[in-house]
Amino acid sequence: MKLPRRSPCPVACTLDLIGDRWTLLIIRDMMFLDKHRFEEFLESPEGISTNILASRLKSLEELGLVEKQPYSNHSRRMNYQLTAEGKSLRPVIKVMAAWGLKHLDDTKIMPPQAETLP
Amino acid sequence: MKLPRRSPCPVACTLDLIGDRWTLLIIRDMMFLDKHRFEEFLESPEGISTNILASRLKSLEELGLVEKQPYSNHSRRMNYQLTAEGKSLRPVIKVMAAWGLKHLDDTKIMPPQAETLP
DNA sequence: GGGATAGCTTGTAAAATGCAAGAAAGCATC
DNA sequence: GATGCTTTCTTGCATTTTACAAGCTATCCC
Repeated sequence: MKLPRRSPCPVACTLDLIGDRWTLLIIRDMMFLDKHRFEEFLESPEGISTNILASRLKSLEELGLVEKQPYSNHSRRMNYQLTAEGKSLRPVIKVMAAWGLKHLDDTKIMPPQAETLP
Repeated sequence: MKLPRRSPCPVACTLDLIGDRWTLLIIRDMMFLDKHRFEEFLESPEGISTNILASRLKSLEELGLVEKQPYSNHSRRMNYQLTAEGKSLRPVIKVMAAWGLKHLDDTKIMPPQAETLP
């Protein structure tokens, strides 16, 4: 996908890719919470809706930050993985997490979800 | 201003503040391009519109990231400055700039605007 | 005083988002 | 092999946000 570019500024161009409230959360889920399926992303506490999730996954794929493969042969179940390009966003997410932890009240790193207890 | 919080995740909360295509560009202008007035922000090549700029400046002030003062006494001219809190976003912008420079074609750091040549 | 300038505000159309429902393909079970 | 369940989307629609253009008001400068 070719986005019309607002300027040559690397900050502006990066924001054109990840400058919204959802995209980095999906990447966070893949990178730090080991989530790789549509349903798993839906379960995150922020509550992304299905149409937004589908459209973001599609964009991320088109941008080459994520790739999807069927879970097994002929399965509808998809496995979303970060590409090397996607993984390179790790420092961006980390610095945002660090900023939030330091400057926003009552934020905390969330551990990977345990199974719901009975 | 009290935002309803989507989750305690510091990444999500940070995105609630700066997760859009414009807010960080205004901060970039103040932080790296030494811009401090409404009109100066409008001149940036990304072309923010006046209503978005006004609403973002207001939010940033309410969040305590920016403060404005009249240029001189009884002047309508305003001077927008980053607070310490606002300045603390420097590493966030720097890491995004670094990522963009490395991974996006044809991006470059823009030098502070020279006066338009005659 | 009168025009230019700076900082907004308003109006309106277009786009993005949130929410709910449902479709389709694979799979399991009966 | 029909039935229902799971997973990944898609669609429709109301609400919100954005873009673009125009206008308003207070100061500045002569």
